[in-house]
Amino acid sequence: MPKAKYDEIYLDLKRAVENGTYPYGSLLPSENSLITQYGCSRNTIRRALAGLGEGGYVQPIHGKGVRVIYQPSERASFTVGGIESFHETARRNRLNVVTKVIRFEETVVDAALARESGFLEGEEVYDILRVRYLDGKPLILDHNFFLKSLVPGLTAEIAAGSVYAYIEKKLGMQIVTSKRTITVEHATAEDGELLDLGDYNCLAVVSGQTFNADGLLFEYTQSRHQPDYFSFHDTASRKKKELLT
Amino acid sequence: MPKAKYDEIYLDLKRAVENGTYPYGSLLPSENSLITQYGCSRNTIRRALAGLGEGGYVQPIHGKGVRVIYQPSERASFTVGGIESFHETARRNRLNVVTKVIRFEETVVDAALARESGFLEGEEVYDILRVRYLDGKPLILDHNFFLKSLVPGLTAEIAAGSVYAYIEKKLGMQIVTSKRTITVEHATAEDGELLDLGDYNCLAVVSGQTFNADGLLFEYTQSRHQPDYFSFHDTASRKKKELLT
DNA sequence: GCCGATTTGTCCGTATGTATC
DNA sequence: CGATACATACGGACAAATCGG
Repeated sequence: MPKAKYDEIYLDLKRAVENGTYPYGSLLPSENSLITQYGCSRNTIRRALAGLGEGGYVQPIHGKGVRVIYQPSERASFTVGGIESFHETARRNRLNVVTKVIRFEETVVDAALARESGFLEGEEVYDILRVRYLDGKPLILDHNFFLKSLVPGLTAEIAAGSVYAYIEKKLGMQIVTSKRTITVEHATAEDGELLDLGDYNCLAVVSGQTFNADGLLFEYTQSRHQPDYFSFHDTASRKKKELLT
Repeated sequence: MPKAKYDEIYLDLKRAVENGTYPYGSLLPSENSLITQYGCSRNTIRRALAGLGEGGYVQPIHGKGVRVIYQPSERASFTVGGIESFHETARRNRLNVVTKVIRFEETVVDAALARESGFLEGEEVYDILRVRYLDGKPLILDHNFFLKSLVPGLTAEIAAGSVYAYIEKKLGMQIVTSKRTITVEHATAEDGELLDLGDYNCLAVVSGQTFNADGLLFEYTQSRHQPDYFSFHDTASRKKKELLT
């Protein structure tokens, strides 16, 4: 539920772009038009437009207008973009999901994990290993570390459902920033035992940190994906800055 | 050369965060402090801070301050984040680079390529296949399609160097928005012949479109990376919006 | 090539709301 | 409760790029 005016305008324009009201290659109405349409200030319009730009929907052209660069074919596929939980992603793709908890332990961050995760050595964490089944096939191996001080009361039962739902609904903690690194790695023996890799000898690995509304790191996760069910989308834009060499 | 005030402030703060002046976990000076420090308006400061937030350097906390969530270890590795050309990336990682042009043709977009690339069927394009050698090893297979109408005069010689440098310096066209999708695919026979894949039977594939300053699509590229030399970083933040299920 | 209208880009000042402490 | 800090919104001003006459 967006309460901010710029967010409502953003969602409205986004919908209009997605449903083809403003087709690919066309220009949006000028900022002045939008100001009168929505009855707000220029800053508010510009903020909404900035959101569309970040999402790869439009690109502003100085002195000319704001061009739509969104092509409707861009849906489909199993996406891991933005911040969303595994269950959100699965639901969006209409997949039947089962989670099996392989390991659920409480442990202490050692030097190696500290370097990898960003946690401090000696902090107490939950160490959870889970396999995700999509439509019956074991396709994702999730290895999560949650900080006990920020995510207290975790159990194996919760881990079998949605930890994020527990964090946001039960603990009332908001998930705000997520940093991820994507790599491709050799499949380990463990990967081969737990996942249905087919004839792949490697998989897509998403490693990432998650920060709450206080800007505190509370999770480090490594997610290992069977390649067929992995796809990641990204949009980047370059300001003026430096030229190429 | 940043001429915008908010960009200078952004770069200044970014440097300060990177070199530890504002360490991980600490709060930046308040917006009011920064206003007096830099002698500018609140909007300008907020714009600079927004840039830091997008880049994953900081996270604002309502009523409290702006927390630094950048950890210095985050450089390293061969990154493909942001918009930068292959040569930029290689130079940043201090790698010796050689490009070998396998194929350089002029062709016309057919139905299949149109669906995949976003070009219109019938448009004329350059079809370029290149192998990138890093420190002597063939590690990346680039398949580019450049629109002839927007990138005229390409030659195999230019393709052996930096096409982007040609585009920006010679043609004076600016590269602005880039959309990419990352997947992991089985290695093809061609991959095996042209690249040094070791015992990997798959590779990281980056497919993407590039738009110029007019918001026009001028390039579609598929870049196939030997896994050892591929890593992609991303930072995402969630506004308020919807809760998780 | 110039001029003027339109459009986006930058910047400033101010006011009010809301969260934290 | 008051002080501080970030969030939203409005208004105005001028610069810079585009385009048509």
